[in-house]
Amino acid sequence: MTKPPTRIQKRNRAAILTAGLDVFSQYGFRGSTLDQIAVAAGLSKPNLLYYFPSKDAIYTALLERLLETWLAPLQQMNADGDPVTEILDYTHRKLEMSRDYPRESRLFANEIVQGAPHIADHLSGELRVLVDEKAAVIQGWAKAGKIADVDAHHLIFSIWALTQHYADFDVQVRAVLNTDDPFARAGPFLDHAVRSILRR
Amino acid sequence: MTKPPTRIQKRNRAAILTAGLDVFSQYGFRGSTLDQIAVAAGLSKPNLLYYFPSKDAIYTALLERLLETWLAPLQQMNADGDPVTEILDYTHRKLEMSRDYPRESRLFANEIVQGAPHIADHLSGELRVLVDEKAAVIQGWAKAGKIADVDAHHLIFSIWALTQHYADFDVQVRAVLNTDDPFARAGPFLDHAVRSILRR
DNA sequence: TCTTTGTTTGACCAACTGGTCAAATCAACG
DNA sequence: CGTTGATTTGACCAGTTGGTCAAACAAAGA
Repeated sequence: MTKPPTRIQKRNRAAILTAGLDVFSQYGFRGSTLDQIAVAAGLSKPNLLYYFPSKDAIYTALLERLLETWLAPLQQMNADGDPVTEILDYTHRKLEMSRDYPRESRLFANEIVQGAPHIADHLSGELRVLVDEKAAVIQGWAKAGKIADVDAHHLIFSIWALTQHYADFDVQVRAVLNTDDPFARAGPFLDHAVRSILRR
Repeated sequence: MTKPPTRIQKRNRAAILTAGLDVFSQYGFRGSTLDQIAVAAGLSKPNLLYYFPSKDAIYTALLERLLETWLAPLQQMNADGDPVTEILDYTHRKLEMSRDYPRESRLFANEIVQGAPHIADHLSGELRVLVDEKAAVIQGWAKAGKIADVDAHHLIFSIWALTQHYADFDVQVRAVLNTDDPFARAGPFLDHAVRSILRR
């Protein structure tokens, strides 16, 4: 039987995960060091390793905890709702996540661009199952003529691409736009874009 | 006066850049080692540093050489052509680059996700100038009623996002689709998507 | 051929890396 | 208070890192 975490354990584990998110999302797994994370968490390196057995453990703990958060918006998509509304709402939720959780987005981006060595199983497992399920729903809407006859999988990819771009390529977007709030115009644009794609 | 490169210099410099592209695009700058690159190039590590003064020099040489290739498709967009055709052709060229040069795409993705520390100047310089120029052209088309009244900058971003997604997130796309050629269906889908967005 | 210039390498270095460990310190509870 | 278990740390380690350097080796022209 495992003992319940103490007050200090809760606080420090949380601090480490927050620090890990900061560092890993900026430098990727191999580019990040335990020292960086320790400093960001306000702990010594050996103390870090008292709470997590290894660098890898911090990283995978982060990734797996985030995977739920990441899949939630798609899970909310309701087969019984109005097709266009459901897909647009999903798009908005994803864009909100890019705005409110850019570090999480970049953590995944880093991981996947580099070949997803730590979460390959999750991609062809949980993720694939969920996407297939929702793609079937969308395909149903398309066959019923409620939206344009688009490839549902690629529609989902396109929503990912369009929304996550604003978090993952934030530096580029800001460099080109010279705006302090790129999301202001992104929202209406994406609304128009997705609406257009779905229009029969 | 600088001397012209010898035959051996040409061969080895090219080998190093190819090897660097392989390694850097997979692991990012900090995640890559000179040993990895040396092995991939078929040279010893000191020999590598005979041709390039540092790891950083190899990386930035790669990035700057690639920047031209990367901007070329957008430069080709012709203000005097048919708006829809020009934008669709641009989309196709970008998707082709994702298919034919995925390592280059991932190299940039890695760099930009991690905050573009090596090419920040290029982003707010050359890139921004080019994008502003082409955005003005697109804005002109929109004002003239030749395409839908979309935000030109975000239209360009969306084309980047949609096309580069297939190179940068290749692992994820393949894991979900279970296809050996994700680009087969991506082409028609993107055609429909961009065409829809532009439709008045 | 000899010489000059270009090329390659083994040995080496200091800094940094993830990780260990015993000892010191602290918190909580009876 | 005293004791027990949780927490923290300094010192340390072996492996890796980017980079140096002198010496060995090849190429090419005179």
